Amino acid sequence: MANRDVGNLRRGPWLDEEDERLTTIVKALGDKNWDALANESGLRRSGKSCRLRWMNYLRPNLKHGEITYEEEHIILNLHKQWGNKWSRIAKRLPGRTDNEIKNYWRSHLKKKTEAQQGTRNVAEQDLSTPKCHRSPEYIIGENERDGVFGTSSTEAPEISSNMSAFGCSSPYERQITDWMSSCCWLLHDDNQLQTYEIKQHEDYMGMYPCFCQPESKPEEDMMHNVCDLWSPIWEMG
DNA sequence: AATAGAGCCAACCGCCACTAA
DNA sequence: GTTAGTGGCGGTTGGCTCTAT
Repeated sequence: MANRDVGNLRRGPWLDEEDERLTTIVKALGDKNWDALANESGLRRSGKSCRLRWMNYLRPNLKHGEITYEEEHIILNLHKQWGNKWSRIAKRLPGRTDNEIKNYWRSHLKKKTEAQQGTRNVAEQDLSTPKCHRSPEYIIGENERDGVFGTSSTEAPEISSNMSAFGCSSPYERQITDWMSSCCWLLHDDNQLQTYEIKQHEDYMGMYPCFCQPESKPEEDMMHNVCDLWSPIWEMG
């Protein structure tokens, strides 16, 4: 415990002067040992408060703008897999803080997903069953699978009961298609149901999803957006 | 123009895990 | 093994802003 008069500590919104002082002291001493840093700074703030201010507002390379469409879909996807693991989700969104994502979820996405949950079953009944395209390119080794999904039960996503609807047999394909079905559901937002296929991509463990009709070729920029959206999942493990 | 309610977000709180002594 | 100090995380709160009436 730092030897400070807790009752004398300032609380509430930070002033510009305090921000400047904190920034200066962090640049000088580094962003460790926050209690000592708070003492050294002369700020009447707790180390914890200093750390929070730095992490959520002052830290370099933070994004302060609106959450983008792609970021929103990453949040939706990862929250579906991990639940309220905000810091973990934030690690997949460079420049965003766990607090920001948490607030965004509560104010923008929670109601939306709850509403979608109610209509999901109805919408899924209207989805034409996508084909699971098989080719030698989809055959990957055990190590590669582990690299994508992880091998522990905590890392692996739930396997849904509707896997047979996709005509896939291997566990790897089942997991892929299960995630894909989740993504299809997310796309219901603008009332444009889309099917998908899985294609080879050298940057993403040999595979990536395409939001397109299975037999059509997606636009190049669409492919990039999809890769960005799914990159956190490819990096899991 | 005034007011109430809703929404948003920065900041705080309490708990837990980790580490060093 | 125990304890104190610290950092990190998720939940909650309070105040400000916006919108509808």
